[in-house]
Amino acid sequence: MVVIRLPDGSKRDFDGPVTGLELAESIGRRLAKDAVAVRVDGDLWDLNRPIESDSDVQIVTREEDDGVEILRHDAAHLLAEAVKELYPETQVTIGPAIDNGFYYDFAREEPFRPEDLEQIEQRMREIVERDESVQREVWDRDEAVRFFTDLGEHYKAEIIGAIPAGESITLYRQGRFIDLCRGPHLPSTGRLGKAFRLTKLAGAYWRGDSNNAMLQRIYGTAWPDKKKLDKYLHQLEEAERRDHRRLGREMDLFHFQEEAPGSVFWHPKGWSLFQSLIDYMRTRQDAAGYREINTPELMDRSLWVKSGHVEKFGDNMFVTQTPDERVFALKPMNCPGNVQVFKQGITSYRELPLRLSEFGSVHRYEPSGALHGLMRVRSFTQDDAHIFCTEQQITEECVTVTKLILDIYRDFGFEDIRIKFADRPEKRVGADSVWDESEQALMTALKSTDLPYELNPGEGAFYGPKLEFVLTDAIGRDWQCGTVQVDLNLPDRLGASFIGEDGQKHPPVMIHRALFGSLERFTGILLEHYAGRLPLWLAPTQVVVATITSDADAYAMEVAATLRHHGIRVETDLRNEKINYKVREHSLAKVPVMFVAGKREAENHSVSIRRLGQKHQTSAPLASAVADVARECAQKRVVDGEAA
RNA sequence: GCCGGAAUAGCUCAACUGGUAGAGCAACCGCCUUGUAAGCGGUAGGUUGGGGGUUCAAGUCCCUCUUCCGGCACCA
Repeated sequence: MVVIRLPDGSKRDFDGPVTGLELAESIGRRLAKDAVAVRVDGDLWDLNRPIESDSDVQIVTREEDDGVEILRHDAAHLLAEAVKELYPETQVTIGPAIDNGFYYDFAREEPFRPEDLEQIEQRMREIVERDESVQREVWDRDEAVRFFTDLGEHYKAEIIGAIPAGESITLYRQGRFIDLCRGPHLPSTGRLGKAFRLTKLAGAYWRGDSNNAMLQRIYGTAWPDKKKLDKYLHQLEEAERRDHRRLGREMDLFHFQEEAPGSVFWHPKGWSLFQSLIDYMRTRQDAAGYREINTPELMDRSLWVKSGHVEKFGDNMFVTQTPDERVFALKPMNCPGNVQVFKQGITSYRELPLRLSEFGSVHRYEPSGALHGLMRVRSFTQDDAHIFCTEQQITEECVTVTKLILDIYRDFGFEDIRIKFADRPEKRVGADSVWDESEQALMTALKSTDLPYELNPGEGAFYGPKLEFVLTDAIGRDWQCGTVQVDLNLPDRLGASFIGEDGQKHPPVMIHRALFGSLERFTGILLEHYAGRLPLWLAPTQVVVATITSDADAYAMEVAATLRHHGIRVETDLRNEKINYKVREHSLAKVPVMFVAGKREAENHSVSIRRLGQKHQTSAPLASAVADVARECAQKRVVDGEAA
């Protein structure tokens, strides 16, 4: 007899072994229909695998996270089966479930064409209709290797060959297709349903290593039902509408052109936004005890050799040779320049911590395939700063910076921030003992904030460990922006020192930190986060004063002058157009506030106020309307409901 | 950098198998003085990304370069 205990504590007795599907059927027809797997004593099992001893069992349905993942994994197998049927010469490799879907990597001489996806997807639907049973088989490792080698599936054989000898492995068979897999899988292909779609083709390196062969990856998305699939497809459209490259063009903020790949041409409105961010950050940093500097963009290559940048990132630096045959490098980072400022004169321990900030323009020769709008460029501006301090001051400085970062992100409406701790990478400078010290110091600081964090092993900078601040935008995407890095290497390499209490020279600790990271990128993130509807204080044009008839022109100019006098960025629209037309145009341009002035308003010295996104307008005396807008602009943070 | 795709008017997109480059919106010029998301009419706008080739003839076919798009790799 087999006793099954269910999550609610109830027990069910069976005469002999029972499968998850049978168990589900014994509970309810609906449950049996939605079941995709069972969790047996915590492990996920196939529905048709017999449970032979007393167990705690939970039915996993297609609606829950684990269930959806199984569906997606099944979709990947289905994709592989369809491809093998249509293109038998193709070798299969791996095909996991991923966020929102799945992919499968294939090795094939001839590339798949975009048109092929349609045919493959059609075949997948046919296999669903065939409702092939899916069988789990346990094989001996060596037999499996031989089996796949004989089939010509060399990648599969390689994967299995990497499994420790003697270990048994599981294969899944559906129709004529058989694949190595840990499982679990649905009992038959029909159970997957048809809420899936192949989405894109891509190249991908075998085992994620660019030294290996490039495989062909097919991506798809899969969901428990059509409704969820449609919702996802709709989300994709939404994301496309928010694309900062599109908004940049529509809002006339910036452009790119062939002569300057990866470098931005900022238009007046985009530059206004960019400068608003700098103004804001400058104000916050000044208040936090930073002193702003500026250092050269071109410096002799030898400095970069000394700092270690040439050795580690020389291939990614822009280098230029002058007529006098000196070689200069465009700075890829601000730190060496900042150290030069620190080195001027003799610094006493009494002057530490010394916080030097720089809105530094840096250039990095990014791989061509990495370029992406404002998000990944070859020249950008950092809100950089370097805090020179003693070892005793590390913790306090790191904690202060962390709080500043979180506080500033909140002003932009980012509440959901993750912190990652990245320790020493393989490619690094400095002795391990120095790394031990700096990692420990940064970790102490992190722990003293009591904030949750995760580890990101091996991802530190080449000169020190770092904290990475990851924010989540309005449509759930993650962006790494801020960083705090503890560096016990560079100051020493570049010959920086201060005089300690003991009258001796000591190398200072340098804390590198950036909050926005790249101003360009942060601008892009904000545009997408707000879908172009920037909060009032950041909007390039904050108010448009639009007239109804030309009778109100003089008054409208007076209104605009008053706004301008209050430091508000204002434009007038006196064109000979209907108010409907003007409202539509400025709404599409995402101007946050319109003051409409007609005869009535001119007579009683008021304005009709229309806020972007609101259906109805209000009316107010000019003085109070201006005061309200001025007050809101001065707040410099997102007010409720603005971050949509 | 690698794999695949794309590049036609400012934007979005047409132009069947090679045969006179076209539309909507935007722009500009008129008319209309207008009350909260598109009034009406007209005009102009192009070396079809660059270079080379095939052909009587190339936006269309071939080669090459550039850039962009989607991934992969990279991201100090």
